[in-house]
Amino acid sequence: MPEMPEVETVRRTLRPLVVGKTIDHVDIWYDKVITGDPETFKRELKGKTFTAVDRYAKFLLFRLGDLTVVSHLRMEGKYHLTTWDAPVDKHEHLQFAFTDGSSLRYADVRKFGRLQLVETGTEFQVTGLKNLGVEANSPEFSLDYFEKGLKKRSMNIKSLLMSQTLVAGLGNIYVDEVLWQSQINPLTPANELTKDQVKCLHSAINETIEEATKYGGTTVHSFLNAEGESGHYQEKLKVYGKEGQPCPRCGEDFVKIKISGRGTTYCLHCQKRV
DNA sequence: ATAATTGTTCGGCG
DNA sequence: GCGCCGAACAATTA
Repeated sequence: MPEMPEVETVRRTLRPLVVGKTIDHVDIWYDKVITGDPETFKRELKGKTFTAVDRYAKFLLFRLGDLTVVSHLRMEGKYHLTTWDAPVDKHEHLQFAFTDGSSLRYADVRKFGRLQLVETGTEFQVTGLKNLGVEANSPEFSLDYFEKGLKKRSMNIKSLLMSQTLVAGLGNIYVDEVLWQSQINPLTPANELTKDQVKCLHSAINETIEEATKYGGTTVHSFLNAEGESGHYQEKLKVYGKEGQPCPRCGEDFVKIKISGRGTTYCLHCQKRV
């Protein structure tokens, strides 16, 4: 699923495809893909030019001068460039039709992703961005910030990292990876982690996000960047999707359990509660 | 055919 | 009002 390294990969591949292009009109084939009024979305964006593509955590921020389109891919959202008149696939829900005849399309098999139009500068007031923690692998994500935040929470560490409220950007894949790397049991209450564990987890988070971004993200189900290419970090995964296979550290078979309704793979031997 | 999957939002409980 | 949990969303795959 697109987590921060995947969304950053999308941002990088998307930028050269859209910056400088002017919208002739917007077509929306599935109204619910827009948070807010679809007609307003179409009307306001007509004639606007893409000036930049930014990102915060897993949110893409398309800049069009005074306007910003906040886009979240959720599980399966994808962007690709085509032409206005290309046949519309049943999973394509929207297109920005450019004045040069090309078109940026949004496709989403699960229909969970959303786009929202806001005034530039107000994007951090929208639901989702408003209550986000600091970004993983950013200067704000200091060891001190992380340590203090963890102390205040009794939630298990897996669910807390998934919640985005303390540190934003990780999803199910990278949470399982960083907990394995730092040998932490996913059910450990956040405030019971030792100082050493916190330090180890902090480094694991930053290193994993950085490395996965370098590899163009992880393609396990269907992730593709805006150029239609897969990521390569799946070759580096140690735990995610490996239930029943031996742990590379101790050789014991990985187990899979559910935590807050989410599949969680870990090693019973290496990731014991302390 | 039924369950599992999965990121985020929302409603409800203490 | 906050922390926390579970259901809901949608469509496909096992």
